[in-house]
Amino acid sequence: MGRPPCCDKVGIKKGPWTPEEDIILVSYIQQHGAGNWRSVPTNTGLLRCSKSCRLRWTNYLRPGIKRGNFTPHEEGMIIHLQALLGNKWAAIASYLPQRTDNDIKNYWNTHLKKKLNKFQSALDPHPSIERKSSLEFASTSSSTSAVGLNQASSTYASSTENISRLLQGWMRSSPKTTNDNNSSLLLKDTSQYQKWDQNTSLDADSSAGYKPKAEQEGGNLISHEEFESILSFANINNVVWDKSTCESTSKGACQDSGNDDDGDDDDDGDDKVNVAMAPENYKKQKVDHHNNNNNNKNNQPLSFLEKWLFDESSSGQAEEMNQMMELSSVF
DNA sequence: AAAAAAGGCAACCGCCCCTAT
DNA sequence: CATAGGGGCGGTTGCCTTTTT
Repeated sequence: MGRPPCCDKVGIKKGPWTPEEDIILVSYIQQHGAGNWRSVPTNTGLLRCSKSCRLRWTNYLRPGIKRGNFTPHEEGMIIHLQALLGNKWAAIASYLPQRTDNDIKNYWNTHLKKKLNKFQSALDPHPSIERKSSLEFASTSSSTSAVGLNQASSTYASSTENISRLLQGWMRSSPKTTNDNNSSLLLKDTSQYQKWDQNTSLDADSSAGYKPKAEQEGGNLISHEEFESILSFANINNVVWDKSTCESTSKGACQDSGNDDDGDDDDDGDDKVNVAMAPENYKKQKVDHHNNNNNNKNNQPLSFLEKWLFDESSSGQAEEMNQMMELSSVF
């Protein structure tokens, strides 16, 4: 029945992380690697719970994290995977290696749910349960629009790059000087710091041009652009059909082009931080998902997709998924 | 211009799983 | 085999920002 909190609450700092704390954490992890979180607060002197350190690292500081706007491609993947897997954010995140489960979860709760609701209400004045609607949303459209799929390869400045810059500045200047000396690098408070970080990312991403807050156009219906952006994922079904057919004949024969859409990353491998469980670890959960998705069992394409998603145990699955996503733009 | 409401997101909490002992 | 503890996950909270009234 659960466990007591991982650490005493007395003397533990909570709330937003400061740049200084980030720097301490990052520099520690750069030296010692991620892992053994329990020892991190002790060794760094951070007044943070080990869990808090881990979360801060995995959700924010970890290299290769893509922040900011979700591309239509990513939206589509999330919608579809959520329809398949339910709220298994870690599993979903494993197919979007540059996104954290927390980010995906937040994006789902704040953006996609609403879009789906709008879509559903536009299609059906008598909305049914959400799962069904999202499944329909993801699978019923025959649109082959691939608007914006290639935008998935846009690059973001990772948070850690920013942190690294902070760190370099910190190292170069006298380590214990006041913030004044580092004022060009260290902002005064966390909110500013975070905003700066985000802006950096957004600037880097501005070429993508996707504005998730298109909802400001008001009205009851989602805009055509939004609509298409989401539907652009719909052709995944076709791709998966191809994939599964291919898999059934010769395993791995579909592996081409070692492309990864923006370097999904190197970093996960060596710092031992897993954003999420590897897909094969979800095999045992497959039963549950099948039970939960009984209402979908007649949907052949989804069943194949599900089967492929869960049964395929090759380690490079996420990359293959990304390749497929790229391929989908061809169709 | 000010206040209220809504939106967005980082972080926390509690439970569960896995592994070392 | 049983147990304790670390790590991971999903749900939720609360603060800050943006939009609306």
